[in-house]
Amino acid sequence: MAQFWKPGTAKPRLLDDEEGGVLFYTAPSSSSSSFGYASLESQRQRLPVFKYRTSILYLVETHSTTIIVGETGSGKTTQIPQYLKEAGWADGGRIIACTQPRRLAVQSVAARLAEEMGVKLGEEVGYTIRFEDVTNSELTRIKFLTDGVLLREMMDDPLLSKYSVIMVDEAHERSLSTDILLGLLKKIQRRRPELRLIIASATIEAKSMAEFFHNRKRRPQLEGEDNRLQTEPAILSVEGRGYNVQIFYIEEPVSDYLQATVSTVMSIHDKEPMGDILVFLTGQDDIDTAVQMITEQAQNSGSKSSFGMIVLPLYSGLTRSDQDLVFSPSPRGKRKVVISTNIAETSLTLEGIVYVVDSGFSKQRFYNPITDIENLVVAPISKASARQRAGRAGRVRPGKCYRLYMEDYFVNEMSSHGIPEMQRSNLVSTVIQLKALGIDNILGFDWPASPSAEAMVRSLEVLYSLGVLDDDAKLTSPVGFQVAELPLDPMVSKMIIASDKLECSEEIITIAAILSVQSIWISVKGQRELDEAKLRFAASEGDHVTFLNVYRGFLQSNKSSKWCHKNFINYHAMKKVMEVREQLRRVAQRLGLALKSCQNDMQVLRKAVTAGFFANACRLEAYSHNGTYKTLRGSQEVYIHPSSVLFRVNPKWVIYHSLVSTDRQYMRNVISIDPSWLREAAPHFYNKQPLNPPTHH
DNA sequence: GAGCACTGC
Repeated sequence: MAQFWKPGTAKPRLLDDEEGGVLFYTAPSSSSSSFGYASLESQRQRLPVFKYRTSILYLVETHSTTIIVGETGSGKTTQIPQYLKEAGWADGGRIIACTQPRRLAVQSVAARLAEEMGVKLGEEVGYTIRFEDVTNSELTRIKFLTDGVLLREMMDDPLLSKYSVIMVDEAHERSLSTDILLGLLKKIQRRRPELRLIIASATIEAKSMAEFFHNRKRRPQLEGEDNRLQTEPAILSVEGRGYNVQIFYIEEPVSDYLQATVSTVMSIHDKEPMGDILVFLTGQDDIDTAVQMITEQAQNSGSKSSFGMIVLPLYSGLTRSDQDLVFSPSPRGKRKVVISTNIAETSLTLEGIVYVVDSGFSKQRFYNPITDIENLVVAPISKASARQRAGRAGRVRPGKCYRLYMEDYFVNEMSSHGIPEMQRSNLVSTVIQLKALGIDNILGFDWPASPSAEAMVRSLEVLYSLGVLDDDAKLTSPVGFQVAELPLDPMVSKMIIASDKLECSEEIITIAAILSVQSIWISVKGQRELDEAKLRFAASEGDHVTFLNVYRGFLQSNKSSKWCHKNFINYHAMKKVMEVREQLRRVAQRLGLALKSCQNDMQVLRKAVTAGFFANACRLEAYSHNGTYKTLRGSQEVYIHPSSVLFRVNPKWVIYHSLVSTDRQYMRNVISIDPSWLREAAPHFYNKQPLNPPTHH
């Protein structure tokens, strides 16, 4: 067991939380040494987290779980793993893990720490993300990884036995995989009392997290066990190093927040000193409009400002080179204005922002378990998000944040935290992951935030209909276990497994890989060219076969980026497709699937799609002249999306890959089928429903 | 003839 406690040193002071239940600790008044020169060591000591070093090590030593609340810039992510290692937690071949929600964060923080420690990345300090394992099983002592990768590791090592401490960073984001991980780690703790958890979060949601980890059901004490170990979580708060940000609220509610955004930006530009502006809007449409409006106003009305403006959009759908524009320093004498989605709230950090304009809205996903449909809706953000957005203005010097809502609204009506993703999502992937880890009682699982019973039951139904779960809700063999092994949505995994018998796995794996990337098409403003380009690959069977044609063309071009450009295809997306495809082939081989090609037999391929997606089957309404379809399952009214190659073709029977909801429900990525395949693929699902073709006059 | 917040395995 690691020991850091030295007799004669001051013990951290304990403070009882007045509300009871949770203990807070304060750092001993720091005997701050003089920082004369900026050696690496003194730079480390200047980080806010440094004065808590002793407290952190004490808490980790004596508590199963330590919750650390710290703003960005406190240095917790790079420093705490080092403190732990210095205190001996990586001795005896053990590993200190630190998880992040995003790949980029894993890579950059690991690289920074390796540099700071003067070691080669991939040796003492390493990282693992999908497609990239930069660790050494002999040498790596501190390992950064995405929480998704750690979940996958549990399938081989359910108790995560090689780790001595696991630090879950950015826990306040409450992403799906973070919440699953937290639930599982709590379970592991009961089997492995020596495991230490650190939950790092930027907001003060710490209490509910502490409540979650407070294990009141004490096991009987084992002989020789460290009885100083407290199962009650400790909370430690570490201040950040951001600058002060002055907040301004609007005095009257705005009716047109796009217009309000534009005039706020213009007024900042006219009245405030140099410094870049970051604007948060909800989506591509609003952002493109706002960029245009601001650019026009700056030119026409003639800005009073003595310097110019450069206005740039930022959202994930942009090409790499358009995104890079945002990161290049503003041209001399120009103010940069970045109009962004939520991507700038967590995923990307812009330097040099002094002013933030916050619309108060973002697009959020919601799931309706009754209809089994996920919707993207513009919704008000939480206080936590509003604070995070404001904080983006205080990274280089004191800044200002203009909120396009009233103070009273912020104080009294805004919810303090957003709804965790767990409660806004379809749960099929979550449930199958837990099943694969041997957790049978899904409905009784102890979550940081429980999803609704309806959502759980619906996911069990879907998995049952896919043949992944049996009557006792246990994973079937081999299909259930195979589906769980594949890192994909279970319906896509089922499609791949069905392709084995149909002897078209090579093609189906290609299609699965393409469906798993955002879009292989380049989005262009005037879309006529894109539509024409699509026609070169269009297949009468539908979008899935069209994708296959694109892939074959890409291979024939020798994976040329020029070819992609000429055909309005996103080269980076195609490279990702190749990576995913290779990973899927490896897993499929391990599962014993034969990788066979059906060449040009598109019928077996459509049957394989049906085997995974039969629940998404739709029939064209009889007498329909406007392309109205009804889903077979829920009789929902749906339409083929105009981006589909089957738009206006309107085959009688189709299967869709996903729905997007606007004023109508649109089916994206559609393939035509023969209704007799449905009963073949899922007799239990369709045996009671009439599958007569629609009657046309 | 319409539109895709953002991650992740």
